[in-house]
Amino acid sequence: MTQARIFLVEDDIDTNRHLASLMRASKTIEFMGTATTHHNAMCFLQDNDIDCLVTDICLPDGSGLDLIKWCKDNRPQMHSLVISVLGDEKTLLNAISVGADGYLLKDMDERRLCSALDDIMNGGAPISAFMAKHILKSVPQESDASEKSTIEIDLPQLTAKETNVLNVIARGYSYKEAAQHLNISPNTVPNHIKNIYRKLQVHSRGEAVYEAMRLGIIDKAN
Amino acid sequence: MTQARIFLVEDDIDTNRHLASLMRASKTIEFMGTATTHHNAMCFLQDNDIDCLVTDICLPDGSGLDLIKWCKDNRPQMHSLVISVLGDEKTLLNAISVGADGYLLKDMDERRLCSALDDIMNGGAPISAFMAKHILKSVPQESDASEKSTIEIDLPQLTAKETNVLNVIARGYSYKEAAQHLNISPNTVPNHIKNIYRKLQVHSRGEAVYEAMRLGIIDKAN
DNA sequence: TACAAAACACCATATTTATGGCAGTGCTTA
DNA sequence: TAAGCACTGCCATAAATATGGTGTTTTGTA
Repeated sequence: MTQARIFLVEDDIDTNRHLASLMRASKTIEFMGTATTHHNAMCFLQDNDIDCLVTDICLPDGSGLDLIKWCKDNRPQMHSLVISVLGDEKTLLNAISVGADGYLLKDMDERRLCSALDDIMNGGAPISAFMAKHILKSVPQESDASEKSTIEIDLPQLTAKETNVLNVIARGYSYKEAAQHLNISPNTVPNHIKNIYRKLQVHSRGEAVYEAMRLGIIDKAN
Repeated sequence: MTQARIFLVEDDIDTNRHLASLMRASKTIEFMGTATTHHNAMCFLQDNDIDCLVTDICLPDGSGLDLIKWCKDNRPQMHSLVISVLGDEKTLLNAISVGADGYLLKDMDERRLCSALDDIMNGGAPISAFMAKHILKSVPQESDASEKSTIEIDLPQLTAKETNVLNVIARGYSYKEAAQHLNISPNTVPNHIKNIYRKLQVHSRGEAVYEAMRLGIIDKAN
């Protein structure tokens, strides 16, 4: 069997070095290179053909999930593995829903990484033990295991208006102020908020803003 | 007059290239190099002597403000200039309070950058016009201009308890639930919240969580 | 065109919040 | 020691929120 060609995307220097050295040392891996940014990773992916992308989620100029999405659309034969410090089920489900084949927390060792990559190249879906628990909790009645490996998750996908409302909420606007700012009736604002809460599965402004920032729906610089 | 030795820290690839090329082309600048991470910047700063640090605030592995703070402590003769996309006064005041000599928004051109650097090397404090307005708004009765260029700003500094409360607020806890979780009386919770709101200058949960995440008081991965 | 989704609007109400004031304890520091 | 701050506790209330319901118009798209 030939070596699996792996490309690593990780912006944390220490983690990057650690993983890169693990990969270089592995006999089953042909280490193709590394990037620390979404931009650089895209540049590489567009020009090179690899077998598996190993990427962090939080990159300085974008999301690793977007890289995976791009690969799923443009390199359907490619596999992908997410490495992340974020151990919550929402991040995990996000990763899976964009097509990630595996999700590992950053504190894994060499044996774990290699076996995970082996799993992936053979069609498996390695998940950190810690994360597996979350999956079981979060995907209860998904009984008809289809042939397709993609798990159907409805991500919280907010509409443009809902995002607008969420942003003014984050700025501390009341219903009335938000309505004025968005040029809609004060009676409509709670409507959008209801939908936002339902989609994000939260029940207060604080939680909504927290989740939204975590998920990248709203961020610091707008 | 000799050239000013400048070191650039900027994680956004495009901005980095743009500024680096401006600096390389400038006759008044001796471009010493560039880093995209806090870690790499520190490595360079520890081993090299420069005249001015030009840094972004948001770096993948830390804050550019920490770099400035380190320089103020260890290289007192050095100057520093912040470049940022964040155009709010809190970020600006944070930068100034750690000792930044100037604060420019990222959309400046060559002339602006060079004159800003000239200003700094001559003891000035260049600020984007847009930011200047914020200063005037935010530092009203600072009348006795001392010889020292450091401006005294009291950053929002939350106590441990307040941070705890803020975190549970972000998770959507009500007063009662928060009290239970923190083992205090439900009557005490609003107390902390009052203080949090005062310190962050906000008036709702949504705004509080937003500000706290922006300021790095609470973040995704805890 | 017809259906689904989004956006809009309104009403009602139990719950929660935001915010004021008042006060005791304990620790740190000038 | 006195001042200051963190933390605690309690009371009160106007305001805002969270959440249910019902219904119309607009918009995108199968």
